Parts: sequence; structure tokens; C-alpha cells
Amino acid sequence: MVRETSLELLMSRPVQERADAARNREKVLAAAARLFAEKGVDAVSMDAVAAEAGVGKGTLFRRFGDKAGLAVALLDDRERDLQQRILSGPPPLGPGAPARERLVAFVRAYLDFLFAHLDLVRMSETASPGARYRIGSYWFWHRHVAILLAQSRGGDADVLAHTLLAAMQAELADVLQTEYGRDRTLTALTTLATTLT
Amino acid sequence: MVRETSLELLMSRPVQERADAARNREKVLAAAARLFAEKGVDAVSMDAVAAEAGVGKGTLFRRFGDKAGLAVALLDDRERDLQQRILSGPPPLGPGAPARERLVAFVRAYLDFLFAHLDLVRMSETASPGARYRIGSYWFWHRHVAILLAQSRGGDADVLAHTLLAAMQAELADVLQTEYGRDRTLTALTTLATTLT
DNA sequence: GCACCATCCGGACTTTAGTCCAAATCAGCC
DNA sequence: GGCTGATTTGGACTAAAGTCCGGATGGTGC
Repeated sequence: MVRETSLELLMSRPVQERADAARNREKVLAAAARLFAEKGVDAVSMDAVAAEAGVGKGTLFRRFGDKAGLAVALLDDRERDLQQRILSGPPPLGPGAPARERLVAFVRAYLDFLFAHLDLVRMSETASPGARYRIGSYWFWHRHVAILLAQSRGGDADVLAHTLLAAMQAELADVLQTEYGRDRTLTALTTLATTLT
Repeated sequence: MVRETSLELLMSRPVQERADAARNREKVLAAAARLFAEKGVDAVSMDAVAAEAGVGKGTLFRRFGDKAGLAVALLDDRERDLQQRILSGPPPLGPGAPARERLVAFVRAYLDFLFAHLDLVRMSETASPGARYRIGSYWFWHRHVAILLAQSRGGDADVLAHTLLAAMQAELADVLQTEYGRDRTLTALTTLATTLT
């Protein structure tokens, strides 16, 4: 389990790929993006993605592991962008602002990202049991939140960081959005973040 | 979606069953309990349960809907017990204590229940996507927490109740237990509950 | 006891995720 | 260009969830 790692290390890329592998990776990502946009994430099987990409199923799974891995790969760019803004962007999301303001900015920015890609994130979190806690980016968000909480309150920061992230998981966000709308959801989660600092 | 219902209504039972149906229900529950105890929840397929119960697969699914439904049925007794203690047991879990104390008592009691049946609850929450928010008991817990929060803080109680419950979902509890142990987990969640009131 | 109909049963069937390995392909080196 | 060994490929295969429907079974009214 990833633990004492720096935020930067949590963003590292896999090693070099062979040329045909890289080509197929692109074909698969393009095909998946196309199909998901057209039919919706849940209505597309892995077979369909493989067929649309003109690639065998084995290739698909070797490259992305499972459905969650495919979703992660599709989200990668957007996620890295947010991560960069946290690491070195302007405050209050980036360094420089007080912990409480950074945390609120993070909640807002993360929810923006989440609602913009709700289906994909949901797939990345629930495609296989426990998937959420095996994804590298989860531990990036966790570390960031835990550090901010530790700065502003001390004890229990690690556990409380998990609970704040649990409140922003895709499946719940979907329910909250449907039941109460995005505004109330954002307001309440901001309240939660503020209360915790 | 269940909404404006009283807590009592959320506990209602299905209608009367035919005799053979009731017999098979018991056979299935007994077989499932046996197999789960012996091999672990994750290593038992629905076919295996059907075979062990001496019943067809169709029967199994007709009766319990899916794997999550089977888990819910197995947890039913324990869950109803906790629900009864909330509705009419002694304070601070039951009525009579101040909202904050009732909420802390609930968190403690729910985590006891959760850790005692972690695998089954995890299955009931994750066997199918969104399962957690379709289970009747989830809405029982939600209503209880939301009422307590509304009493002690006002606005946003409904959304915040969901976030507190999200912090106690089985998959996360499993991670927290492994990473930090049950004591720290309980402490942090108690802090969270207190902070929210 | 008997007939009737709603309900239930069970296993064959479909669909999908994920595995496996023989054959094809690539990249570096002579 | 041609050899060589590591890597990748692709589709047949397995396993498991969940559906379907012809036939069996149970309760009820007489």
C-alpha cells in the first residue's frame, strides 16, 4: 500500500512501451472514448471496446488491467492537470494560502472535476471491488487532504482525510446531485471541509 | 426513491409467502450462512449457494434479487435489532438523550455491527453498482442521522447525514481498520460526529 | 376429495469480465 | 538485410451473474 511517498512520486509514469503497444494503446483509448460518448459508460462492454479498436481482448486487458484501469487511463490527463494545479498552481488551490482555504478550494475543484466526468470516475471507483483504494490518484488526494488537515487541526488527520474523500466518491455524488442538486451538495461539502479544519 | 417515510415504515416486511417458498428461503439462508462461514464471502458463487441449498438458480435470484439481496437477508436480524434499539431502546442510543450523544452512540453501535459482519455488509453494499443506496436499511440510518443533525445544527442536515454514512461504508472501514486499527478509526469517526453537531 | 389458477421452481441460456498461451511482431545487433 | 530473444498479440476458454419460461406445486372454493 502506498504510504510514505511524496506527492510527486505518486504521479510517476510506467516505463517505456514498444511501438506497437503504444499504437494499440492509442487505438483503444480513442475507441473507448468514442463508444462511451456515444452509448454511455455502462452500456459498453470490454468486448465492444476491443472490437471497435480492432484489437484482441487480451491486449485490452494486458494494457489496462480491468475496466477501472481503462477509466483511469481515460481520466489521466484531466487528473494530472488538477494535480499540477495543486502542486504548483496559484493559491488558494496551489501552495501559499492557509490550509483551510486550500482545503475548500480543493473540494470545489475536485467536485468540478468529478461532476464533469461522473460516469468515468464512478467506473474507475467501482468496476472492481476496492478499486478506489488501489488507484494511485486516490492516494494523491488523500495525502494532500491529510497534510492540510494536519496543519490546521493535528491528530486524526489521516483518518479524517479518508472520510472527507469518502463524502466525495462518485456513487454518492451521483445520489446527492439527484436528490439535492449540485449547489446544495457543494455547499454542504464545503461546510464539512470548513468544519474539519 | 424512499423519502418522506417514517422510520417505522422503512422496516416493513414483504407480503406473505407460499409454504414452499418459505421452505426454500430457509434452505438458501442456511446454506449461504454455512458456505460463507466456511469459505469466505468472496469465494462463494451463487451457483454454489444454489447447489448447497438443493435449489435452482432461478429460485435463488427470484427470492433475493442478487448477491447484495442475499447479504441483506442474512444481515436482517442483526440490523433489525440495532434499529429497534434506536427506536425504543435505552438512551443514549435510544430516545431521550441529547442529539449529540445519540449520534455518537449511533456511530459506536453501527461500527460494532459493521466490524462484526464486515464481509457481509461489504457484499450488500458493493455486489451491484449503487446497491448501497437501494437498500432500505440505508435510508433508515440516513433518516436517523439526518434528524439528529437537524436538531443540533440546522441546515444541510440531509446532505451531511449522507457524508457521515459514507465515512462508515464497509469498503472504507476495511481500509481504515487495516491501516490504522479499529480504535483509531472509532476515535476519528466519533470526532467527526461530534464536530458535525 | 377435486379442480383451478396464481405462484413458484429449476436448469438451460445469455452476457460479460477476465485468463492463457501459441503465434506474430518488434528492436537491437551483426 | 537477417538473426535472436524478449515483448506483445488475439481469440478461444473459463467462470460467474443474472434472465427466461415451460412445467410443477400449493392454496382455495366447492
